Amino acid sequence: MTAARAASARLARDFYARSVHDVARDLVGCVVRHGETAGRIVETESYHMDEAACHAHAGVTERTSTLFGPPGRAYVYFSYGIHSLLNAVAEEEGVGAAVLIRALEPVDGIDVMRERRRVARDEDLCSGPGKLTQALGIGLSLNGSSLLDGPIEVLTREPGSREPRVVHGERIGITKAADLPWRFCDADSRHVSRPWPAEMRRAA
DNA sequence: CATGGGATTGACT
DNA sequence: GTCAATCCCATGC
Repeated sequence: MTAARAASARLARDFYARSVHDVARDLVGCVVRHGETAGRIVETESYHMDEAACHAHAGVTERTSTLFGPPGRAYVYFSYGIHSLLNAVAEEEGVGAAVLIRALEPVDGIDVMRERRRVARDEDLCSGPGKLTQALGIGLSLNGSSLLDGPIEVLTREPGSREPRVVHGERIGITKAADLPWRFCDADSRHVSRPWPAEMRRAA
């Protein structure tokens, strides 16, 4: 992109080497870029090895080794035989924890996203964890790649852009530990996946 | 080696 | 509201 919008910089290792819940909350408003496509994060969920819904709960296996690796890497895994889900590994090496990126607001490469997703409305391009990986062209081959200097970039909130109003709610689509309030949403974005947290439904 | 579950989506009643 | 698609990986025999 030639547009000189990017005064923002990549998030560094220290950003990820913290409590996974803080990382999840602070990622809302940041930007994910892959190639010519990019989107602003409006929804995340945190997962920690200490609770049953996290893949790392089972311990270190070939599948989960990325989760226990150094912070700032991408954990990409395949779900329901159809979708790739993108996570950012957090906390210190040896702790299995990651933030699931659940929804984006399209910023760059919207035409490419429409082509990949075969839908017209902007709100349908990235409003779900499986949708956004398809829109950005992120697949399993990127599992374990670095977010600090790899093909997937995670950038700080653009200077001057509004501070997101973050609300939290219960996580979605899981059967274990579903009551933990570890879902973080930008309350003012219409690109959050449904169902919306109660606080947002009331405001709308 | 066989089996079953899953952090989803889209289509359908 | 319900349900199937479809495949990687963990588990168990």
